[in-house]
Amino acid sequence: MRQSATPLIEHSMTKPAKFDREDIIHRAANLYWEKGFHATSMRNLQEVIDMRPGSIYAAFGSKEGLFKEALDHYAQSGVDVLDDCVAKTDSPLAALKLFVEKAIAGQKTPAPSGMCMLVKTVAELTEENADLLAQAKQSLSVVEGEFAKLLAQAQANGDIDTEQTPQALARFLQVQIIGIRTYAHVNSDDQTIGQLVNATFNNPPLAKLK
Amino acid sequence: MRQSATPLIEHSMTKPAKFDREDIIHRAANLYWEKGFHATSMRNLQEVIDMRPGSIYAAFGSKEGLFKEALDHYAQSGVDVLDDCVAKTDSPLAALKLFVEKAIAGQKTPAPSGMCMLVKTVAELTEENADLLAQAKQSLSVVEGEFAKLLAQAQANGDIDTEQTPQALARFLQVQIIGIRTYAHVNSDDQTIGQLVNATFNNPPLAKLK
DNA sequence: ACTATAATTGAGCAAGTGTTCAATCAGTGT
DNA sequence: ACACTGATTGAACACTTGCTCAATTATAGT
Repeated sequence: MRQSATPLIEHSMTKPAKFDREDIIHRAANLYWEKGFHATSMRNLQEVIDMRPGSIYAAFGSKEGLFKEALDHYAQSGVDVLDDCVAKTDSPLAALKLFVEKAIAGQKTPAPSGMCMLVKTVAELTEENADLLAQAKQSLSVVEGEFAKLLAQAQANGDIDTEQTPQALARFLQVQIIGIRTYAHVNSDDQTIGQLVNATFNNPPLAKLK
Repeated sequence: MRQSATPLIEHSMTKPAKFDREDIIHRAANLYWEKGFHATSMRNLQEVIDMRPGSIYAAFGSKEGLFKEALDHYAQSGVDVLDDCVAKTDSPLAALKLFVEKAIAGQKTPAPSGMCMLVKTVAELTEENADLLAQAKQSLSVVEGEFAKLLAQAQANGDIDTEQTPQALARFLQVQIIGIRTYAHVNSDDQTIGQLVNATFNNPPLAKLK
C-alpha cells in the first residue's frame, strides 16, 4: 500500500511508483493555490495530476495530506526564490527589494494567484483545519525569519537604521508584502503598485541611509 | 412567493414576513465572515438564522444572493463605524487612527474573524463567482474613497504632507490595514500590532506635521 | 516461466451539497 | 365567519463530496 517518494531498495523490489512525486505536488499546489482548499475538489485534483483516487490516497492519505505537502512545497520554493535574489544582488537590501518586486510581478501571467498561497490559506482556513492553518502560519514565520537575517546584515552594513530590531523590521516588511499583494487584487495598476513598493523601501524604517 | 424587506400595503394584506430581515442578514454575514463562502453550507446558515430552506430561497434566491446581501451589510456597517469615528474625534486624522485601532482590536473577542470580510472574500473567490468578487472589490473601493475624503481634509487642515494625493494616501492606508489585520492572524501579540499601527501613523506619508 | 509484492485502477459508497415544491399555516379584508 | 393570499415548512431531489477496496497490472528476484 505504501508508496515511497524515492523508491527504496528492499528485500525484493516490485513495481516502483511511476509518477514524479515532486511534479505531482507542484501541480496540486498550483491548483490549491488558485482555487483555495475548500473550492478544490478531489476530482479537480485527479484531473490536473492525472492520478486515480486510489493512488492519490495511497500516496498522500487525504485531501488535507496532499494540501500539507503542497504548502510545504510552496513555502520551500519561496525560500528558494529569496536565496536566488540574494545570489543575484550585491546587498541584502537589494535582495529583499528584488524579492518583493518578483512576488508582486508574479501576480501577472504565470502564477495561479496574485496572492501568497500561505496568506490565502491563513485567510481561508479556521480551527476546523487547525493543523494546516498552523503549518501555514509557521511557514510565514520561517520566511519572516529569513527576512530578519537579511535585515540584520543590512544593519551591519550600515545600509539601514538600527533603531528597530531586525525582527521588527521583518514584521514590517511582511505587513507591506501581504498588504500590497492583496491590494493588487483590487487595483492592479502597475504604476500604483510600483508606488507602494517604492514607499516601502524609501521611507523609514527601511529607507536606505546615504 | 416574493418577500418584501418592509412589508408593503397592497390590495389585500396577508401574513407579513415574521422575521427581521436586517437581523437575519446580520447573522448570516457573521457566519459567512467566520467560515468563508465555500465552507459555509446552507445547512449551517439554516441553523444560525433559524429559517427553513424554502423561506431562505424565497427571500434571497440563492446562497450567492444571501452572500451578496451579507457583503452589502458588512460594507455598510464598516462605513457606519468610520462615520462614528469621525463623530467621536476632532480631526480627520484622529478619526482614521481610531478606525484602524477599532478594526484591529475587533480581532479579539466579538468579531467572527480578525480579518476584514471584504478582504477574505477577495482572497477566497475566483472568477467562478465573478459577481460576488466584483462586489467585494467595489466595496473596498468605496471605503478607500471615504479614506481619501478624510485625508483630503487632513491635508487642508495642514495636518499631513500634501506631496501625495489623497487617493494615493488612501491606497497606502488600505495596504497598511489589510497587511496588519492579516498579519495579526499569524502574530497577534498586542504590543507588536500596536507598533505596526504606530508605524503607519508616525512615519511619512501619514506622519502628523507639527 | 513463475512467484511475490506493491503500485494502480475505477466502480461505488455514505454523507453532504444547493435547491425545489406541494402542502400547510396564519394574518387581512370582507 | 370566511375566503384569499402570501409566508413558511420540510421531505425529497439530483448532484457532488471525500474516500475505500477488491481486482488488476506491472515489475524484480528466483
